Amino acid sequence: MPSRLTPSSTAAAPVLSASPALADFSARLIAWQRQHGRHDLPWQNTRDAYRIWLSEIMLQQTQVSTVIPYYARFLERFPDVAALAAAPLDDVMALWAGLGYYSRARNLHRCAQAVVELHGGAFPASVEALAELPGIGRSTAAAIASFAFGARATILDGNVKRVLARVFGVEGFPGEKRVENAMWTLAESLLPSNAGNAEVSAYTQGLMDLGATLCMRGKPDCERCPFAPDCVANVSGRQRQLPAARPRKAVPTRRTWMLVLCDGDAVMLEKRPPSGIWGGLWSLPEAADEAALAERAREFGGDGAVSPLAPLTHTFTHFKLDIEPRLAELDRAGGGSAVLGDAETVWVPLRNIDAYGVPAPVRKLLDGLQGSLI
DNA sequence: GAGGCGTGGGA
DNA sequence: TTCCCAAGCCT
Repeated sequence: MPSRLTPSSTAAAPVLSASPALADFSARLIAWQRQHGRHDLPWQNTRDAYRIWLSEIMLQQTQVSTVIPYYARFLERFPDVAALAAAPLDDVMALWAGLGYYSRARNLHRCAQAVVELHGGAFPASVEALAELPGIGRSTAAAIASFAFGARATILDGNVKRVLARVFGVEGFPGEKRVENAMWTLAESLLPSNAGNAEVSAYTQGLMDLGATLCMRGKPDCERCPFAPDCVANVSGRQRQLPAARPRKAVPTRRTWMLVLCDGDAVMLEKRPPSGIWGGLWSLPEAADEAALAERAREFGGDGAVSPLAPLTHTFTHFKLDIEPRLAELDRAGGGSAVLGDAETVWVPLRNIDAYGVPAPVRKLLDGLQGSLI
């Protein structure tokens, strides 16, 4: 239990400005978690590695309240890893639609198949083996290993980074490699020694609970925190400065034209490439400008008329997207539904959009269409 | 190893 | 409105 940690690099500025003597960090955290932590989340109170894994993947960069309904739908549809592995990827994408970061869904499916084919349908118990699986990194592997198998391994997610930065006064932006490495080392050093399964689970859950329910970014509830007397941020009044904020950068704006090609109450969707934004989802055909979109409409069998719909904007983490939707009708007299090019397309009645994995803003657009147009 | 990758909600 | 980013991983 280092009461004083220093960064490995001698040239770099010190990561820690101070360090409280917290030899009993884990004991205090476990005691706090048992009395004040969360115990009734849908993925708690189980040792089923499948359920724990599913929740951890969904919770990556995603808040608890957002995950809960998705988690319930997934479990109902795919009660075990074999069911998920056997399902078509398209079905997985459809259930994931709206949750974001769609590479998680593709990796989820690949991971289920790897567990079935490489591990006989049972998740491996070690952090190292877990981290070999698609979509499972160092932190998620530790979460699964500790919750499902009682492994003594530390997580390092946004909650933990915030807690460590404040309690131990870790300087620097945690997204920076040097800072993150120091936090991994610190987190490892804080693990409870000689802990049983229950203690390990309570410790890991306690890290998350403390960050999520007390040590929040905006208004940390320091008065209820078990580490308040020793917390560098609390003692020095620097809760707002720790952890250091991400360096600012301007987000670019992109513009795209989307084709709403209708045949009665059905609309044409096009499958997006497996990687990149909205990878693997079904979306509206796009073009870089108005003329190019009109050309695509003709290729798909449109009757030549293209009318504007209300534009919308969608903000991603790293850019803003202005969407210009254009409505066109299929030319039935002209032989219609010919689809040129090699893109995979499908005609879907608006009421059946749910069966396809559609990006959130496109889904919103089509929902509005169903109410106003037909 | 720096940047790509969604969405919704809070301040 | 605008900014920030939440139970991170992959390339």
